[in-house]
Amino acid sequence: MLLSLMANTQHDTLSLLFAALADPTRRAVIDALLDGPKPVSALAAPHDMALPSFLKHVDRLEGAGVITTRKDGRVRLCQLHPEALGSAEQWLNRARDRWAGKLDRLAAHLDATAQETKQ
Amino acid sequence: MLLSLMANTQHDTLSLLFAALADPTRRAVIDALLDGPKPVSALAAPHDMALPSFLKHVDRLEGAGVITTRKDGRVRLCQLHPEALGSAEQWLNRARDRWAGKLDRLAAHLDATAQETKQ
DNA sequence: CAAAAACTTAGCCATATGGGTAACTAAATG
DNA sequence: CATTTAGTTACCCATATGGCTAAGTTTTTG
Repeated sequence: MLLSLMANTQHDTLSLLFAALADPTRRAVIDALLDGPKPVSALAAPHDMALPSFLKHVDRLEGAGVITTRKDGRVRLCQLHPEALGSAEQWLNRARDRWAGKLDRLAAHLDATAQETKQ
Repeated sequence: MLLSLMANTQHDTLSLLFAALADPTRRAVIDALLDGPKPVSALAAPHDMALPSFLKHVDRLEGAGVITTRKDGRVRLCQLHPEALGSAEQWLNRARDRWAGKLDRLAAHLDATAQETKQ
């Protein structure tokens, strides 16, 4: 362990996805793309920020698989891929289910205990 | 704009929440807490990592409102608050709904166009 | 073909993040 | 009461992140 082979910065898909969502600018971009594909400049317009800075956000969204981009002449068109959000939803749903299950088991247990107490 | 008043590191709730979820260790902690409250050390055990490092993750989860902690003697008990995950779910659901709506409108449009073509 | 438009590349900067050690405090325990 | 146990505090370190400017490149356009 003398050398840390640590190339560690959340490279798994879910982490990339949640990280992509953890920024208002990027969420706004996703929001904007829900209406359909748009060029980078159109997306950037509302975001008082230099283009290169904005581009990094686009790259992150692309890196997380949330969008793809293709070049059409000098314009780079961004297209949303909402399916990519699915793994985040799934993770949250599974958590919710497990929690509900826990509460159910708790209720069942309390029920059973109440029964025993009666007898 | 000479001075950047930029105290900017995603301080909004949603960003804090998504950021909290963007790390495997923290997601594992949430997972572990779905069974019920646990002390820090119990949570840390599976995570080959020094305690102080692990504590930072706990702090982040607490900062995002995902868990609360209380001290019981020398032990710090961590408790999950799954409701806190709701805003993330809501954001994703709203995105999904808007996307579905878009597809519906597209279908309607194609339908209408087909009708016109027939006449 | 000159100029504008739409990125791109390259580099800089401050702060945040994820990890670590060392040393300390406070509560249980033998 | 001496020792463990369970955190906690106070740093340090490398890399990532989010922003910037300056200087390209490649298409359009006038």
